[in-house]
Amino acid sequence: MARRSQTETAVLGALSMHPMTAYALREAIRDVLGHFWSESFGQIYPTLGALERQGHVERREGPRSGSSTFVITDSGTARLRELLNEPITAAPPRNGLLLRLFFGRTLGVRKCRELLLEAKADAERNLAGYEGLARKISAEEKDSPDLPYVLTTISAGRRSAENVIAWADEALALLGDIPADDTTPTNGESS
Amino acid sequence: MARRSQTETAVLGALSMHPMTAYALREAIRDVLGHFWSESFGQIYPTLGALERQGHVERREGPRSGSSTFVITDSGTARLRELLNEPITAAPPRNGLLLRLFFGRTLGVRKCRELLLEAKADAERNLAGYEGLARKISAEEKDSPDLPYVLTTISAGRRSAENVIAWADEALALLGDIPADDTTPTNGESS
DNA sequence: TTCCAGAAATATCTAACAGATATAAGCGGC
DNA sequence: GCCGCTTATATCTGTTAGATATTTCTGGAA
Repeated sequence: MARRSQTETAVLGALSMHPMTAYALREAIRDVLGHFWSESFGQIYPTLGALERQGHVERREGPRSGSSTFVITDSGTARLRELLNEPITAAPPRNGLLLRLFFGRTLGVRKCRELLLEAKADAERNLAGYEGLARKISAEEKDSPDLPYVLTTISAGRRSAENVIAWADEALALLGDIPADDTTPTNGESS
Repeated sequence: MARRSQTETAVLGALSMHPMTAYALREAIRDVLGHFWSESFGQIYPTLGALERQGHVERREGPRSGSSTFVITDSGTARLRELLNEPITAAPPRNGLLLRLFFGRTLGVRKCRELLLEAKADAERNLAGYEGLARKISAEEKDSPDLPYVLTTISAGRRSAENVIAWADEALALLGDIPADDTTPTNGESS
């Protein structure tokens, strides 16, 4: 079944903000959509080629020799609207932390606690980032009609980070009773 | 860089619970780890072959002709411990809902609200599932040393579902001010 | 001014992976 | 004895991440 490339949606979406080179596109996707989306060069180049062939984007002289800036066309905008309306294809879950915790008895309590503390610290860093970002965007784009939409995505990130912090504390408490069983953990050889 | 196959970890982990056929393995991963992990047949068969060649699993007579049951070996258990100790490779984010909301002005407020309501309903279904699962596992595995570990993963799912519900409400409120503008997707492209 | 380091930029290749699909054996009901 | 279902094995294709090769441009040191 279709298994439509979601890359197309992200690329057209980014170009709908303003024209860019492929390189800048990658940067924009990483910096702006990075909280909930990612694309690799390996996808971006072929996708831009296909979109050009279909007339959804046009290639213009880039900022230097051999460089191209891509501009979205009217048909590209229509195509974007079409793609955004397609049903969401859920990404299959792949959470390495939970996989390790599930087999925590094999991994050892100590290492589990370590992983949880790391995850919590990461989430705290992210949380600070989201809070700063929300303030910055709210000020800079005060009158943009895009603002409320962007704020919903930032809020998702912020809440998710808060959630991880609270969960990590609960998980640490759940593992609190388990004795630090020296038989299980740390096989010296790996890493 | 290594780009270690995470499939190996999940397969060995599942087999560490008890011997299974490849088919049952897929079922087990879907039903037991399904909240945070997924594997496809396309990965499971080649991985089992490779693990057999390395002596980490052994192939036994299966429940019927041509069928094989796989058993984890001692070296397989050691390998699992090694893999669990490797650093977590984070899955690149790919959230189709947030991608659509980010470009919400192009998609239209109405559709955004629809998507949010769907997401909330999904989360409510999931939440009920997690709560039931936590009760069931707590009772059935009351004395299992694995229980606290499993409970941390279920709690992650439950909290995540609760989080989506609260976020969806906030997002709907954020979009509340925007007029329903049926013609919304103005391709004026001014932006 | 030339040289060099590093950033910007373009492009390609491989391994990992999801999902679809082909096939067949056993099993119950009718 | 046929049909449909589940169990089971296996493979193929399109999607994707990430590594890497290469070139052009820019700023600073010699």
